Amino acid sequence: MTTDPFDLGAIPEETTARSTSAAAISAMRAPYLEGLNAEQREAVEALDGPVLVLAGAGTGKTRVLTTRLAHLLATRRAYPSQILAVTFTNKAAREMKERIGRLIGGVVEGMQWLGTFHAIGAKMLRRHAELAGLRSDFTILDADDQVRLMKQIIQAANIDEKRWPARQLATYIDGWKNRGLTPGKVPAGEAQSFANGKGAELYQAYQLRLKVLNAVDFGDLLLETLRIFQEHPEVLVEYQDRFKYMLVDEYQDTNVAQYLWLRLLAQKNRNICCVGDDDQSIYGWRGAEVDNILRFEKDFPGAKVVRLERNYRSTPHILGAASGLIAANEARLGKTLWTEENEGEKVRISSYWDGEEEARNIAEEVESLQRKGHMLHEMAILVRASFQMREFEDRFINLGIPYRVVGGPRFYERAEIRDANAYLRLVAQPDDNLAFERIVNKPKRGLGEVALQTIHQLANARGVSLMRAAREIITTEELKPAPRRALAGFVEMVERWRALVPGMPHTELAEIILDESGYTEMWQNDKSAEAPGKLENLKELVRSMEQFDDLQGYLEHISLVMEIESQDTGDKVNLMTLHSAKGLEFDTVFLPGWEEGLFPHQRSLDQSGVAGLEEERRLAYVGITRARKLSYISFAANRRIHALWQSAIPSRFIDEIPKEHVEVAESAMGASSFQNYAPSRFSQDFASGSDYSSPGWKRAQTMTRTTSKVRPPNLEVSAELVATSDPAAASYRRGERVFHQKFGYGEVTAIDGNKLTVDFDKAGRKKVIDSFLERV
DNA sequence: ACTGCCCAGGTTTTT
DNA sequence: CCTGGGCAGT
Repeated sequence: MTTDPFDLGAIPEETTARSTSAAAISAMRAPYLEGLNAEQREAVEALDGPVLVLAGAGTGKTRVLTTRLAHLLATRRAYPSQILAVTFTNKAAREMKERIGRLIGGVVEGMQWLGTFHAIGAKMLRRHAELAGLRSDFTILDADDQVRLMKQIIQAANIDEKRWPARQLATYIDGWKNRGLTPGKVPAGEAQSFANGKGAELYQAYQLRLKVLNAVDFGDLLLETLRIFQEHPEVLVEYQDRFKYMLVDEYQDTNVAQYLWLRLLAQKNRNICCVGDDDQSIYGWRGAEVDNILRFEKDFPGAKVVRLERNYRSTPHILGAASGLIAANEARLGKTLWTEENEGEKVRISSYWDGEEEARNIAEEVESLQRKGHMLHEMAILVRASFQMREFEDRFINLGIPYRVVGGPRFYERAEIRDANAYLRLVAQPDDNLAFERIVNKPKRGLGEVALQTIHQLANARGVSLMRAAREIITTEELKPAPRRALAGFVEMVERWRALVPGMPHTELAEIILDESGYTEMWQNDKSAEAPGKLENLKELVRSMEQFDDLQGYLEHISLVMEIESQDTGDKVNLMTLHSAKGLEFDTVFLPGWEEGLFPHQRSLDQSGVAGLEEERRLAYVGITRARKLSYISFAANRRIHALWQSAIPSRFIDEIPKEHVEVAESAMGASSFQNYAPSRFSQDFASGSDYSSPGWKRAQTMTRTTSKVRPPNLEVSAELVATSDPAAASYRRGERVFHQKFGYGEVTAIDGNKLTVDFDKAGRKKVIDSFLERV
């Protein structure tokens, strides 16, 4: 091989042509190809050009994906470092890594570009941070930081936060970012919808704040990278050349920003393989565009489409029920799942008087199955909304059935973990203002509103971080003695810990920090019921840090990974939402709460109409297809939602399941009158083949055409913001008369850089900072 | 600066 | 019903 593999300028065709025969040869004796069915094999071997693999539920998607990667590597089409493989979740990325490792050994190590969209975006953004007006050590904010920041922005703009909650602004901004919209690109109508037209303005202000804080949120990891690609063609070309092959998992879940990102990267080599299932797109409300997968062939003319329809998971009845249901959707590419399994049991449908009866019966069925030898961990209860879980938990606790809640509150999102992380962040990165704010007074140190306000004031005036401002302020008398001492103690502590970083294992340091800061003690003294659990979580946190080399590595990890490995492996019934069940499978699946209003959820219908209904239906499809052998659907005539009782009729989805795959268990259910739904306007649009007129497509088009003309990121603006006060301009002379907010009028008697000694008429001699003074 | 009270709002949540 | 957040009182 004469071509330098790392010469990114190498002509792709050359490499391709040369390795074709090698590919054919190794394919013949490649052990990893054995056992694939014809379609799977086709999907694995179609290496060149755009490929869309439509992988139905349980058709061996992950296997195809990993085998394809192995095949690329084994046939030497590309070096590990030349393959871009993106997933949505860390779990999927991890799993892919493991499985490739098992197939072809250590090469995985070289796959630096296998990861989640966000992890890869972060990696790229760190390499080119300056092009986005950031330093490469920028911090990644999580949802909580994001909202806190927006709250500040809203307050600063003098907008009533009661009427316009930060949470809602966050939803808007996330939505815009998902669609690849920078502040200037927000459609006027939508910008109008928040705070009487201040939406885009606040978005802009938020972005400026982020730049000043040297921070990004999740959306920026993609959006900023995308913008760099669009505004700096040389950077884009570098990556286009580097990535000889691209692989995308769960393509149906990509949003517009991700779609544009992928399309730009794939433009040159066109070796992109997207794997997904339009019928399992359930994250539309998070910005996923089913359209992306539906129009793949239009985007990549000449694309090869492979359908994986042979299902290895479920029985024919379960597949029949699921297929019949999903057939009611108009906006789909269409697949017919089949299996060679034995017929098996029909889907059992039961009706109950109320939610409690439903829970009781399901719990009894769980016990009965267990007596017949079924394992608890092979059973799952999948609910639409998490409030439904309570009834089941109550029941299980009552009967002593071990259960596990999957999903739920994330480890890193818990307050105590976020507090602990804020301490660690502040030690690693003293300029992290959000971390500083979070913990200066936690545990209570007597640093309240006033103290914080003063620190803020100086920080803003100087354009420095809160930590720096605090360090300066304690050498003066700006604060009253008590808070001043408290702040001095705090600053000193953080600096002491910081000095320990190089010489001490980071887990040990973490323990010291939690201990010396008084944080652990705070919870020990807390008498509430949650306190012991919180302390336990803190211990778990320190334990989980062991798997990282150092503090830096740990912090980078947690900013991108919101989960923690749970080693909860006992034989327990699984309880989770339908959303978190995607990608999982169980022998037995219980699907309670199939009532109009709950499932399909009323809000989904209200908000998104037919598109919402179709997404709910896909959710139902995901639910049914989780089951290998047994599937139970049920609904209750009465349900207590919040305080009041509501009666409900069976979900229309129940009627949509073909009768031949169903067995009605309890009585009173044939009465459902939900039979026919007129085809919607939306569906007709789609059926008429006007794919290009879909909103997503139009949006995408305007995006690509116009963003290149966008003015560069707000570098100048943020620079201005940082330098609002020019210290030189404020230099005072001895004897000068000055005014201080707190101390009143006085005369300068001594000058030490920024620090002045002033004889105040009323307050006496004080040491203060120049930025708190005004000339008289 | 902390504690208690009142009021609103409650679908899903990969990073 | 139940939780979380904002505000008023000591």
